[in-house]
Amino acid sequence: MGSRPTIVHVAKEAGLSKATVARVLNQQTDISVRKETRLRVQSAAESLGYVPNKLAASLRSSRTNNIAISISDISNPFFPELVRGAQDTLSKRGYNMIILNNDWDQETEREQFNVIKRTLVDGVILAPSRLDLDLSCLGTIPVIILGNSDAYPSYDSIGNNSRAGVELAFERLHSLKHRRIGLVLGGSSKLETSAWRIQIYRDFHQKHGLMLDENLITRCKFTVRASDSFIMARDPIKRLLKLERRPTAIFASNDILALSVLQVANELGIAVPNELSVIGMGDVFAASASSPPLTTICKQRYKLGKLAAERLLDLLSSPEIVAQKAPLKIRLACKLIERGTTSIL
Amino acid sequence: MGSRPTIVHVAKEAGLSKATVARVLNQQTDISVRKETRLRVQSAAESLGYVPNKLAASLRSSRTNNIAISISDISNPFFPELVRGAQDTLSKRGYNMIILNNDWDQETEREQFNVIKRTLVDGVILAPSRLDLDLSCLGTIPVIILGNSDAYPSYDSIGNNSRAGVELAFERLHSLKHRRIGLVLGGSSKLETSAWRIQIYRDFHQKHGLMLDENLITRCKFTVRASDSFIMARDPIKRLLKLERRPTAIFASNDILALSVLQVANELGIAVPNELSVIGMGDVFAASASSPPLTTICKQRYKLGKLAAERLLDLLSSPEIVAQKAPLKIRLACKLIERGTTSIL
DNA sequence: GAAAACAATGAGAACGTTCTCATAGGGAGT
DNA sequence: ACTCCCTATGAGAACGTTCTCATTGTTTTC
Repeated sequence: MGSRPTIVHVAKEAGLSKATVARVLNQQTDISVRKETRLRVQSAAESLGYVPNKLAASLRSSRTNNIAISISDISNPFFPELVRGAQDTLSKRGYNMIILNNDWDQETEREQFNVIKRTLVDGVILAPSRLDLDLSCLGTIPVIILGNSDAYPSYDSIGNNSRAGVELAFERLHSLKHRRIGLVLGGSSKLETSAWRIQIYRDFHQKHGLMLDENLITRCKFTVRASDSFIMARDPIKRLLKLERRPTAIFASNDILALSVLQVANELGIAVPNELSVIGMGDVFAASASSPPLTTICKQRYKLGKLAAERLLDLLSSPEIVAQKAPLKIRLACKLIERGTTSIL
Repeated sequence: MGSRPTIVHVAKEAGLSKATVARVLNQQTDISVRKETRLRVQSAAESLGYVPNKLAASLRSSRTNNIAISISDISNPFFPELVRGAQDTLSKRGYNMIILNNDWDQETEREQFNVIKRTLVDGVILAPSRLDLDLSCLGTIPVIILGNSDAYPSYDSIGNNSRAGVELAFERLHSLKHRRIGLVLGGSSKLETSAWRIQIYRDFHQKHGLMLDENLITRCKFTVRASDSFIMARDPIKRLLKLERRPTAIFASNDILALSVLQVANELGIAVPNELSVIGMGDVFAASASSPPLTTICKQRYKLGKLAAERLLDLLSSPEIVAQKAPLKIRLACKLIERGTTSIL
């Protein structure tokens, strides 16, 4: 009884068929309908308070205007802005977004692929929890991969050029005359083997003819919750800063760890940046709010999400054309944001 | 041709009708179906790789298993954890979540209400952008209001007891012998008129027989982007800290502002906590990562989302029962997290 | 002036489920 | 043996759209 009006009600009210009503309401520009008819439909819809049922439309047209984004954890400071970037782009074009958190867990992720298939999204933005995922089960749904790995060669992928970013950090510290540079890494996540960071670290030493001291490489547990990781990093960092020949500078592979360095240094009475320079990576909000504010390698999160969404929209609007080309690989440049934790030695 | 198998394909494969297949696949416990039949259906579904079409199911049953959450901005540090709390609860029960950002903009919010109606969500968790919204357009969709206002008396609402939290901060500073306490407020958001905070500030002074110095009340612009607010707060805070009789303690109405205080103090060479105690509010991640770590009034964000989701699920599973009761009003207690920015005078 | 083209609308199938009601089969009660 | 009931299954409508094709009326073309 109290159920909402459907397109047939509108049709009846306007004295037209539902086909015509649909034509008017979907604003198909290429279809001809008399101006007067158009108005009649519009006023009928208005007066009945008609709201189209998206489910029925999607079922028939097999376009849902939903896209799914699968990430590790929305409460990880890296993701909200990324999500926002994607969402702003998508909602402008009438798409809704469903966020799926996988917590770096493969089981969860697999379950989500099922959700994706059941729920019939038009496209997927995927930050893979690991590098060896089988995406074939997603069938023909367009997928954009987030990240900088080459593990999914046949898919479009968009990420930050983290390699170049890490090099940038080392080079900057070198140009500030630092020769004894600590490396703080977060491990345990399947995705970030951190092997490649160590490789860059080695290459950097070799390139500049520096002696590499393995004691300066510090590994920290890195878990799902940022605040936990922050705490757990304290002990290994404390060890690093208590070495008898402690580093004059530290590069941490993410801002959480870099902030942990800052805090430990503060407690040990080591003045930053005068006695210790620190560079983080990511440029999360907390980085700009520390005292002194953290120098960091900025990953473009908002833009990352935006580009992924734009690419997905392209794929959706013209699947054939885009499919012919080679997969898109975008690596956004990382920038050095020099704030207050770096100074010349 | 390549389209996915439907329930009729499964039925044909199993030599049964789609009704029976549906019975098996929906695990209705109260319905009788022979064990052998059940197995036949399951193996048929398995071998065809059948995935149910949620759209069709939703259309027929008018249950979508989607719920919408309307918030101001997912990239505001307050929200990700809240969303996560809700999401964890909902996904456990098979619900997906659609996040809508309104950017404190009424126009956007109104558009989103349309999205909600079109998309036929089962329920809504709503953090209203203002206190005078007309929610009647959402019809009979169950709605949970987030926040601590009494503006929506007929709806369930769940929020933090911010008033008590603010009092807690003042009382703590008082017990630490501070008598000259600055108040840093973030304005401009329609929701947070901050009038009530000033009232509490006045009441506090009166209660303890303290002289109230209007110069100690500082208003900062507070905008959509946390990082912008952080920067914009610097000038007013600097003025506050440069008063000839500057406060010995500061309470800021959110952590972003409190961190800004920390940073400005650091630049001015004011030692925290020895020369200045600071208490923030919110307990965002950045609060624990500052140096020294910020003492703050903790708002329970994860639990807030969790409770909202649980209540919504209750409403959905037994609408009649719950509807009879008076609207639920939950105010979560705020806790004082004493870290490194407070000390006795 | 008849045929052809076009513009505007209508009729009704289709999408893939759920759900209601009907029906077939078999055992229990009398 | 007849009715009754219960269990297991089937037939088909319904959900509210979109989309294809048909139809009507009007204009253009030769």
